[in-house]
Amino acid sequence: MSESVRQENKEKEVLRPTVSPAVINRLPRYFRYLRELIRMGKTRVSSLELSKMMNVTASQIRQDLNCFGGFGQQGYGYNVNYLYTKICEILGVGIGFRAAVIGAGNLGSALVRCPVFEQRGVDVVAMFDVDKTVVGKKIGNVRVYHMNELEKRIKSLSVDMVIFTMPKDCIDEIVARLQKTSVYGIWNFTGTELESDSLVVENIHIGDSLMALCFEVAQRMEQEKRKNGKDGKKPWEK
Amino acid sequence: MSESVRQENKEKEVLRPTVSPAVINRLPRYFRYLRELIRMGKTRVSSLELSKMMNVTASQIRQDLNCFGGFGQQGYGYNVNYLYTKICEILGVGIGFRAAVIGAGNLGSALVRCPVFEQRGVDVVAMFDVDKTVVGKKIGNVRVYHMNELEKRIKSLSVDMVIFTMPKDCIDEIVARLQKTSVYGIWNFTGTELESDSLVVENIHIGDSLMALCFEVAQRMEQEKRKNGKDGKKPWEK
DNA sequence: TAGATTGTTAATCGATTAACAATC
DNA sequence: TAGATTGTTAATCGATTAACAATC
Repeated sequence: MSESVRQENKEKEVLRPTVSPAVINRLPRYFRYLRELIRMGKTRVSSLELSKMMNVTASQIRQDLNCFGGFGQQGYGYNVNYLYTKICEILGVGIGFRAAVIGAGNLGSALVRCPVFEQRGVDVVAMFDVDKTVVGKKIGNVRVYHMNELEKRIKSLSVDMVIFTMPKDCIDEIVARLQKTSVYGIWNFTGTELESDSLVVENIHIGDSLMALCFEVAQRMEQEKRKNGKDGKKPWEK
Repeated sequence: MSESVRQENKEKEVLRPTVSPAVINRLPRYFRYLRELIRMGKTRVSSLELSKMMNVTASQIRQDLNCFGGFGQQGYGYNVNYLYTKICEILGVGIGFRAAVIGAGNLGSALVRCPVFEQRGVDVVAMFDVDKTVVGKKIGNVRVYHMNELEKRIKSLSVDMVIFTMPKDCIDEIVARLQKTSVYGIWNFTGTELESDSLVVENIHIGDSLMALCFEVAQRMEQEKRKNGKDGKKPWEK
């Protein structure tokens, strides 16, 4: 039973206050790959095996997982189901988070139909907009309410997090209103860098990702051009 | 004229082979904030001013920009328009990249209507699918072609990059086909970690971002719970 | 027990920040 | 010229990797 005692001690560390952002951003990847292992019927995995699947070092995997406690066993590795359960706990998958989309335009409407919420254990329970042509309607399975019902509906529907897809200029006002509600987090698609002391914010910058790709593509094109120069020599070799 | 000579020398460094990923990912942010400055009618900005706008250190800004050459002037700062032009050059905004969306399902259809492409200087010139009910139609302004025309249309339309929104199981086959074309880059929305030696890949993992938010929200909830415990003491103070 | 593989410490690497000489 | 602010080097910080003792 010394193992279970050790594991209990370790699990208290789930409460530890500080986990580095780099580790946090990798947690969902572990979630995905563990689900894949389960689908494959694997019951056991070593950090080395997993590292090859995920294209990272085994050291990093052990280091990352140990931020949250000792989930493995020397000489054996990790039990896939147990580890998956722990990762789900850490990520709050079992909590049944409830989300609302603010803004029922193109982006909001596309997002709300997106399988990502179901896949990751989040329920979208409401949408909000000011446009009277959509208020009262359903998009996907989700009812659209008028923005002036925001606080009321957040309360009655127990909303934990909101998704920002409305125009930029409403951000400040809406954040101020949310601070007085039960909402803890914002998933921000408005294309701004939003920061808040009272609320957790995750900013999505899809355009920045596209541009990073453009940069790399432009570089490759340059390289190619140089390689195919008349004498086949790179400029700095001339 | 010593300034222009210096600047010419520096600008050769745009060809330098290695820029760290951290810097690359920040370039689009400079692009955004410079556009904002132009919109505001500012003609001049110091690294300190910009650092306050962007919520980063002035040191980092100077360091980042210097990877590509000396765009500023001691005692003056940076000329907004000049810097913007340079950043656009680096990111290939002027190149007029041409993109095609592979997969005309929900995600592909939503993406193609998305203003992000126009905003960042990318033209979407084609979509591809195997579903005969969409082939031949237009989504947004973009014609959908059958997948068996992939190579042919990529060639005739001079496609530089593709956007993956089709199901995961087609990835390998399509990557193999793309390697024989003019396509340099893949913007990958399939939810997998795609890597390729021959093609530049930018993976988008929207679900991972949502889960990172969930983690932080779960942590906040825990904190709250502890704070509101009967005796107001945190567990480790008991 | 011997072999395997973790948990964890120490070493390395890279990225960020601070400092300041160069110079506009 | 004096003041301002860059470009750049050096110092710090944090994250990754290597190594190995602990232990299943």
